[in-house]
Amino acid sequence: MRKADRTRAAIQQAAFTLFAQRGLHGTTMRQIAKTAGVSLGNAYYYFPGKEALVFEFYELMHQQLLKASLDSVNANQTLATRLESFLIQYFMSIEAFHTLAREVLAGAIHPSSPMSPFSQASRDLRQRTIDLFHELGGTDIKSHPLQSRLPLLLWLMHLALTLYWIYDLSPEKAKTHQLVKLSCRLSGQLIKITRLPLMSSMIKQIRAMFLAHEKETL
Amino acid sequence: MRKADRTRAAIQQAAFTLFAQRGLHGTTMRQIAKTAGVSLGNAYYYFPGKEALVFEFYELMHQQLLKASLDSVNANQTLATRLESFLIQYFMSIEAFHTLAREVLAGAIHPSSPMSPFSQASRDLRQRTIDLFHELGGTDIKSHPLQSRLPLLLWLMHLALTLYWIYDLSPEKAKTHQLVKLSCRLSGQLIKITRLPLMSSMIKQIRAMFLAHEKETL
DNA sequence: AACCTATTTTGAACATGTTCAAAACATGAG
DNA sequence: CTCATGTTTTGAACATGTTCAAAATAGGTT
Repeated sequence: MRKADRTRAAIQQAAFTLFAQRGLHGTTMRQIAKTAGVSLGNAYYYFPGKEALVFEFYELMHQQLLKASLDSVNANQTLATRLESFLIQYFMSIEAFHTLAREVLAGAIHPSSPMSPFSQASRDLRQRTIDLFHELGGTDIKSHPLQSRLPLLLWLMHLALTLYWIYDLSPEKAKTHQLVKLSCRLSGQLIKITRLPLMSSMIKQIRAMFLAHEKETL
Repeated sequence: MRKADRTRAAIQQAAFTLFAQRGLHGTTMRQIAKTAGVSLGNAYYYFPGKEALVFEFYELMHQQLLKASLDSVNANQTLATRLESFLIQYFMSIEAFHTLAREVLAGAIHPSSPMSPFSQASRDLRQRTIDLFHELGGTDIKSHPLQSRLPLLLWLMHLALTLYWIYDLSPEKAKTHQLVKLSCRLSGQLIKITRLPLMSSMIKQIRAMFLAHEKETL
């Protein structure tokens, strides 16, 4: 039993190393098996396929990102600045993985991928991230008309910015960082302004959208 | 010279037929070649790879979508209803392709894909679609503080809805249709309300976001 | 120890996207 | 017509993800 664990770990480790060295596409299952000192078929005994390996890497990467980002958010500033410092840290952490993160995240967009932000497989990770935005919201969202839905909206914003990051070719991803800054300020204002009675009709509609989305589809 | 054209057309036709019959993944280059009555290598003489065939299919499909959708927008109602009838038609046209459209559009999200909505290869198609939203805007956007940027925003909304559609598993894609209806009304109201002086600070920030994005990156 | 069963490992085989050198073909010049 | 040159076509070969039946191994039972 211990042997099996060691074999599995060796394969996983080999995969992670090679992913970091040569990227996702650049790494073949044969390379992984050889590096792990194991036969090709054996890799498939422990992992259903290459994608499973990528998924585990994705989970690890994402957890690291969240942890690193969270560290930078203990000061009790405004919601906008909390958001901003979180996202800046988030994207800096991603940057550490260079092109690999781009490859992983790009693959994650595909609906059939278990890494898809909307997939069942990544549900835990997703929920934890959304919860994180809940904490980040602090007291600012407590009395807001959209209440419990705000974290999901903030999560969607973070998703949109990540999508922008994937495509961003500007040096140092300057555009993404600029956009992060502006988005955070804007969302801070939006959250304030949507409290006004003037906005109640729109709030009602946004709530209707959530209700439509949340409807069960058995 | 004529022969070459006919061969190319035969390969393309075979590909389109098979795509429709068995989907993208279900179709192999060997099947395409065999159906076209041509050798495997020959298909690669005319098309750089399978993706090129998919791209041509994507272009055709998208043009059909836009044409069909456009037909349904000649009545001079409000912006919201114009938007809605356009999008309803758009998604109904997509539905005609069943799972194939889902496969194509899902693949199109990938940054490395020439079909990516942000890629250079699909620039023409993208610009034409954005222009279409410009027309759709009609007089409602002429005097708006965001002016020429509104079509792009509407295009982004349509993109977001398409993304939602890809993941939507509700019967008849009911959720997407519900969301389309609500989104159109909401954006109509948003466009009205953003004219108020109260909103000028936020408009300024949105403009700043556009400027950051449009900055050249040589 | 001998044996049995379940787990682990292997290597060959397959399907498919892609490449390429050689063969077949077409076309215009002499 | 014959040849030379450029175009088109072919089929074999390759790389890689994946599957699978058989072999090897481990762990417990008698």
